[in-house]
Amino acid sequence: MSNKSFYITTPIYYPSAKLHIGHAYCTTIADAVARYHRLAGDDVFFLTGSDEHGQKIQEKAEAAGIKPIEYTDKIVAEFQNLWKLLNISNDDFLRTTQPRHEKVVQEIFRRVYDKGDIYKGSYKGLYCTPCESFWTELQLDENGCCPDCGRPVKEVSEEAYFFKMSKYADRILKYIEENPDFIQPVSRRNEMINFIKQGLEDLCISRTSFDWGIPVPIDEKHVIYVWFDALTNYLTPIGFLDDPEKFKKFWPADIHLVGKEIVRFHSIIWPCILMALDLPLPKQIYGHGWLVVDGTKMSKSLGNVIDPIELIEKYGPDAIRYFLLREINLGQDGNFSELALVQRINSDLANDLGNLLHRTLNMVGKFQEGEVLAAKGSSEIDDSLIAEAMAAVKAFDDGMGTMKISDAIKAVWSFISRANKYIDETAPWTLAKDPDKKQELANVMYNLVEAMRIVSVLVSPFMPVTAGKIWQQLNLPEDFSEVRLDSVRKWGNTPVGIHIGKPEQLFPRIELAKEDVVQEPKKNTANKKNKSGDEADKNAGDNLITIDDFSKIKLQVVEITGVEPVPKADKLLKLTVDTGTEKRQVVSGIAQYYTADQLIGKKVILVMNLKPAKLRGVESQGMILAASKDDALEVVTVDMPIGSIVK
RNA sequence: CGCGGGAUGGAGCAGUCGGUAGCUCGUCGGGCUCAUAACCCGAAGGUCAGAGGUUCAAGUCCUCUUCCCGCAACCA
Repeated sequence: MSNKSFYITTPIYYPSAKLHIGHAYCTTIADAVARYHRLAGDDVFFLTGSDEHGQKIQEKAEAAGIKPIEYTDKIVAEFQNLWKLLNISNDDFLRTTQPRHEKVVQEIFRRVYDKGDIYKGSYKGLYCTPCESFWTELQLDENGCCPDCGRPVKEVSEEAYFFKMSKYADRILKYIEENPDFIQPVSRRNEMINFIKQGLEDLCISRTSFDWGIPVPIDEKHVIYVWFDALTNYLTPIGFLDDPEKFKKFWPADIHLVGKEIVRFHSIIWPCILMALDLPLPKQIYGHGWLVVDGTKMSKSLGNVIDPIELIEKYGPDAIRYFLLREINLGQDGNFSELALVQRINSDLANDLGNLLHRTLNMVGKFQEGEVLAAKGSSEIDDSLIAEAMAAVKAFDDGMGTMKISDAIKAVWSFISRANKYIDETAPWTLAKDPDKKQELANVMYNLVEAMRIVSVLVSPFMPVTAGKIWQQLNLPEDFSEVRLDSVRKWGNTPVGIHIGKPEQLFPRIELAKEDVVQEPKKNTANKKNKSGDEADKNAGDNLITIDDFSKIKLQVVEITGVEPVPKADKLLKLTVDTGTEKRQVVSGIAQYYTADQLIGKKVILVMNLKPAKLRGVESQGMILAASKDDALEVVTVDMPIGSIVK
């Protein structure tokens, strides 16, 4: 019997730097989907890897004084380490530098060449080295620089091989139009259609300007440029050259999961190459969105690039996976914030799931000496719990099958919520006091354990470690790795008579340290209402404070003696102030209004007894007063001796 | 007219084929005591950015306007 096959890929990441949370996001999605399909009983092949050639790597390696392969070895090892920490279940890891891949690339080049779809020409173009992109004059920005990165381009003319992509423009356009699911989400699909309608040019597929790449088989001076090298990675591990049976099984791929910026390559260039090879096209290209951090884009200059390894060390892989899969809507950009992460851990994982398991096990232990007794008969409440379990399995199935991962998770959690409510409705602690209600109690306990068994299975694509822990604490006999989704499509597969394991907290609540709560950004509300002054007056009546309230605030004149910028923050300044008796450090959001020189020596008013807070990691011991209106701001200065009390 | 994304209760978001505006968190009130200050119930809070149009009916479709965000290489 041969099962349904399912082939999913992530992009192969470029090892010019460490991976950040965005890469982890993409790979986690693919992993959850792969795990789901395995759970459903499909034969799954899940591929990720690294794209190691190119000028940028060559330059980086040279700068580091090592060979390119030594350079990528090191970084790729870090990739693999990250995937291990995140429990990524990829079936293979392809490096484009592997001999098996070089053979494939050269063979593909040869086949397309023999077909007459590759010709030698010369490329005169404007090239942006960091982007590895050629541009036409029209495409450049107003300064004549790279439209992607804004840096200068240089004119390059070199002999190069070209792939006749233009030949396939009509076919790919037709294909996209006839297969609405081919590119997801739809917004990306529309973009692609527009792009093709502007016409496709032939694609330059070789380089002579660097040599870190796979040689063109018919011309050793040339090295194969990214497209034929990188995109073809999807063919290598599934036996394109060496295992026709395997290849037949897994090609075409079910999903190429990619970031939104490379949807174009995957939905236009890649299909054209496949057409030239007379191979079927992948079933779906899914372009996921990007993560922004606390509302702003990740960027080195802002210093907010998030290292997934640090997060995993701090919160564990499952919590990170859960957050990424649950909080962010696939296909759209999503916001990552550590505060939101902690809140999700506390509410969803600790309070709802963890506590449900804990109270369930605790009651089985307390009321029935840890034994799961047979359920006999069922009440209306029981039936409703069971119905919801079955509904959750179905919704989970539907969601995962259509890449609506967040919806699938929500379905599981609404069942978890139902189970918590079930405990409340049945009040087992009351049943336990009444010897006549023993059977009723046994029913409730059985149903709860069964509910947890189902939850364990449903949660496994998202949180494999946690799922295993739940299974283990329930002490279910079956080997968890053998469990399939079918075992959960019917209520009542928990064997009677098992003795539950030791209850342990799945996710301890995380108490927020005060400095972590710093607080959420900033939406520009200033311009919404210009009559804010009126409103303030109007509201004043409702918010009157007493003189006692006011006297709690200690205000004092201090002198600014030092000013430093706060790293990674463009609005903050770190001020050192002299209060007359001590020096204090105050962080103030006035960097856009004052320079250091303007501030030093100024006597300002400081709120002395404000609870210290960390802003951008820098402790602030107080707050200086400033007046602001619209875009203007001025600190309040006085001409009184340092230490004067303001009231 | 550079490209693209967006604007929905305090926050973060969902909203399919137009048909009673939803979810999570937070807040307030109540309940329960098996449990991780948890869990359960209830309530308050929105003229869906604005204007116009199509329609029996618009958050949803059309036109225009305003504002925000990314296109700064860590690019998935």
